[in-house]
Amino acid sequence: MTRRQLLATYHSLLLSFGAQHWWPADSPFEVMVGAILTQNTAWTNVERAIANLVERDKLDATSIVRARNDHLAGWLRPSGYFNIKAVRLKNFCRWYLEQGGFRALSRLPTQSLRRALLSVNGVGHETADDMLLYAFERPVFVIDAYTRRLFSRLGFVTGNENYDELRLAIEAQLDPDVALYNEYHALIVRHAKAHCRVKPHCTECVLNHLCPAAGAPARRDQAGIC
DNA sequence: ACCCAGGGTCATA
DNA sequence: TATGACCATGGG
Repeated sequence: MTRRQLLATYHSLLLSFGAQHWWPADSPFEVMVGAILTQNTAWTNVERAIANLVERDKLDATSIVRARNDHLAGWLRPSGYFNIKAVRLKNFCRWYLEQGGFRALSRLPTQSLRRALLSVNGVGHETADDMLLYAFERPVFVIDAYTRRLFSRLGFVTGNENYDELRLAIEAQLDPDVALYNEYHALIVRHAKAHCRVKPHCTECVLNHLCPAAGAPARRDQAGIC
């Protein structure tokens, strides 16, 4: 995987889809809430859950910690896994307040902050990195299922790398540029949405000029990406 | 009726 | 370390 391949892919995506302006939220705290709620969940469902919190004026750590679990779960219902997410969100908010909130956490260097976030039950690698990049604006390249699949199908990696192996391999090729990482991850997600099962054809993929599998029969095992 | 979505934890081998 | 079960709503 070379710097050139990564930049060529990025520029093709940016040219095709334009800037995505992530993360869609009004505050860093809302980014973090969204990062937990969007775990294996469509973003439209997360929006409903967040709207429920806003509607009841509960989109803050103190209100969430004080809320009854069954009430919180009810507000989170549209985002799926609502019982587990109620516990996770509350865990996170309790920890967040104990740490002194956003300002206090912002003083930590990136690696320390990453370890701290990962220590919270319910916050895994991708959720932590979403928070690091989109809430704390640290140059961390977020890896999700799309990223692994895309770079694997483009022949950049084998696909067997674990989370940090893949993340570090990418970061090693790019400048630690928050704006670049922000847009790159958002564009990978945007690209995946363009290849839902309605249009599973490699012929429509905007990355075909970079794809070794271009022209091969369309894949139907998952959302089609060449 | 089926597949999937901007994952993570826990138990098991 | 590597799988598998589990969590659950909503759209295509």
